[in-house]
Amino acid sequence: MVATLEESSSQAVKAQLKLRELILSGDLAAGARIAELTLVDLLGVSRTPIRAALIRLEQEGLLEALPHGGFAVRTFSETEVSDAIELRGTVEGLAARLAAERGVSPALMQEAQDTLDQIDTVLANAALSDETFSAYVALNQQFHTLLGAMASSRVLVREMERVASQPFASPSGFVGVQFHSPQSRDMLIVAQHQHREVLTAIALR
Amino acid sequence: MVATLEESSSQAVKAQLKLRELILSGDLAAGARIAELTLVDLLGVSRTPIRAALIRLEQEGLLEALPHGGFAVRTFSETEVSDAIELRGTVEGLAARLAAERGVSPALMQEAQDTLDQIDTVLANAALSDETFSAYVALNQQFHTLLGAMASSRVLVREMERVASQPFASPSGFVGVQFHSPQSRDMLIVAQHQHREVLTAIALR
DNA sequence: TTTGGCCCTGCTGTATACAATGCGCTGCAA
DNA sequence: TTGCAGCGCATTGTATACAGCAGGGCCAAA
Repeated sequence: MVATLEESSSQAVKAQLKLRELILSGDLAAGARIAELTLVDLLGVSRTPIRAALIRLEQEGLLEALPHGGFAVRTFSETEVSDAIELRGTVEGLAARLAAERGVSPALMQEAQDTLDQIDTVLANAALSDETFSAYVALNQQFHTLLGAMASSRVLVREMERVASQPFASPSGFVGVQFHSPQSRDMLIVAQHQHREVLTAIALR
Repeated sequence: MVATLEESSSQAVKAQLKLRELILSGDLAAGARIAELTLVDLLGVSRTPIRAALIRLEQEGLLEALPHGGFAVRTFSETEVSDAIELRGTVEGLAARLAAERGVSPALMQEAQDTLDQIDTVLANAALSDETFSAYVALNQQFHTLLGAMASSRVLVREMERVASQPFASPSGFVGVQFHSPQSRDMLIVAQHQHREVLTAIALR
């Protein structure tokens, strides 16, 4: 895994990270109710930080609160996934517009360009292996972070993080979407194309 | 007050509602750190549901987590407020587009039209009193809810709620913006104009 | 055999006790 | 007078104990 789980952090944050990992990796079945005591055994911390993590993940949209208490792993219909992708694109677009209006330092622009170049390299592969896909995810996230920095807006950064955390980018594929399939690669290429356009638009203001 | 604080609900939800009220009304100074024990006295519940409420409000964006523990009422610079407004408009725009693409039942369209008509009536007053402003806020919220319903997208509804909960619509005015001033009324009229355009666009698809 | 009711178990929500950490204050010394 | 060191307080983070409720299973009666 990428993040090697900071030792110094609080139990609640550790629990949140581990839980998110469990959800996104599919180790927790989608739609299944989550018993807190199970997580006590799984994560080795008491219920209190676990509850904090559950609440945060519910607000993030990875879990949903059940009517009579407790949480379940949220399931996503295809239209919901599609909506989330549209939403991400839209928020990104706003960030780009703000960045364009406010101007971006050349260093930041260069960094973004480099990131996109690296993504191009990754996507040059015909088939996406697990490693290349992971690399793509990391680079993509980096680009989004840069976009937030370019917009220089805490509000937008927050929102982009939230929107991007919706689990449609999960390699395990929640709703039957095969992320290793050629179609998904095409989708990524389209997204990359849009990124290029966004960046040039920012450069031209 | 509008919501008369359901007796039946959980302590955590009650605490969240009361806390939000305290923040938005300005009873808790912006930027001030919030001690949990203070809230125990204020709200009459133990720390556990209070902590849950604090976490949720932090995710909502009304509070910010302090580096070494605890929370503070979040402050907003003018650009942040402006960004939040832009963001809300953008997300609304996406909802409108989705609604247009997917089609909207005539009943829903009519309801939205009625809501906008009522807002027009409210804004017809030259100066905005507290009551008319409250009425505007309520109607505006109703319109947004309808917009979410028209988009028929849980994802968008969630996001619109989140974005709208950012405290730039607070009557008490956080960052020196005078919401009773003629300028703010002009802003509202502009927003209303955009709402009209959005709705006709949906009607025309 | 089926159905109704009761009990029991497991879970969440809440409260509280305990631990650890950061901050401020006070007092002493240079 | 000023700077530093040490300590005490306050506050958060964590663990655990307790209560209430919902759901399921089992037994008995029709």
